[in-house]
Amino acid sequence: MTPPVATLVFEAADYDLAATLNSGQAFRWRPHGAAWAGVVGARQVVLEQRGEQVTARAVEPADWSWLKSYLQINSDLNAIVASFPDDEPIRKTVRACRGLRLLRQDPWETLASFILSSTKQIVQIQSVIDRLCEAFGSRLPRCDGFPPACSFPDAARLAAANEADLRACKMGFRAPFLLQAAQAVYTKQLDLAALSDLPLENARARLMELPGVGRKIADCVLLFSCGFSQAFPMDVWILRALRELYFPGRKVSLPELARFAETHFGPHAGYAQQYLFHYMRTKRR
DNA sequence: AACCAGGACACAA
DNA sequence: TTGTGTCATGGT
Repeated sequence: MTPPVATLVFEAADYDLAATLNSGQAFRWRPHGAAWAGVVGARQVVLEQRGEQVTARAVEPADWSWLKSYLQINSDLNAIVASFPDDEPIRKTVRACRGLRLLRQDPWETLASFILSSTKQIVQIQSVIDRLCEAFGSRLPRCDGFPPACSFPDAARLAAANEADLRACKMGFRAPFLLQAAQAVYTKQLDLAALSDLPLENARARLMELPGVGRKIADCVLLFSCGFSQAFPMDVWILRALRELYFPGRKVSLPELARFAETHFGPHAGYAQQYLFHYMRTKRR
């Protein structure tokens, strides 16, 4: 007895679904032909874009507000891009990544995922998270003929796990960090839902109290799940982007680049960061 | 087969 | 305040 699958078709002008789902901000989307299959909350979701329309399929949704929030289809991309500094690197990256959006993801899943991301390639992060969901998540009803999927394990489930079982998912030295984060969230020592109401600096400081969470991972959580569009994650790709696009031929230290990024990109710096990141990752095949 | 990956951290200078 | 070695694992 398979549960009913509902379909929603919505307008998505200036929305590049593939770039959005495949730009290293979320790790659970996989292409299936022209469609993308993934998991949002406790549902398997299949998305497919045709022109300026996106078709969504999911099992038994009472409404679709959760998906519209996740995809941020109502965000004003023109206003965001207009807030960027008017310089050639930005013009070039925006031209190359037109329609790229930031998602609004679940804070716990985002925190856990980026704890697992440190010094790993995106394909490796994806596979670690797959193993984690397979081992600790719960099996979800299948959507049409797509492969079965598991939910992302909640903090309570991982707080009850032991380090050896986590290490079996191939996360290496990150296992104790994930475990302690799960325990902090489960015991409500850290209230992720409250972060979005704090000033950016305070929210960031809360996250950085966790072992294994420094400035970069904290900023990923703030940007991808808490709505802080000024948060600016600085990873190796962004360092390369800044050096190559803004300081070519000069040797510029990391703290110097951090100070530059802090002031140069404006109120939606994190959005600009995602454009730089995706541009650098995709420009040469 | 080396080199590197959406880093954090302790430690040295 | 800024630079360096270490951690675990597998893709390219």
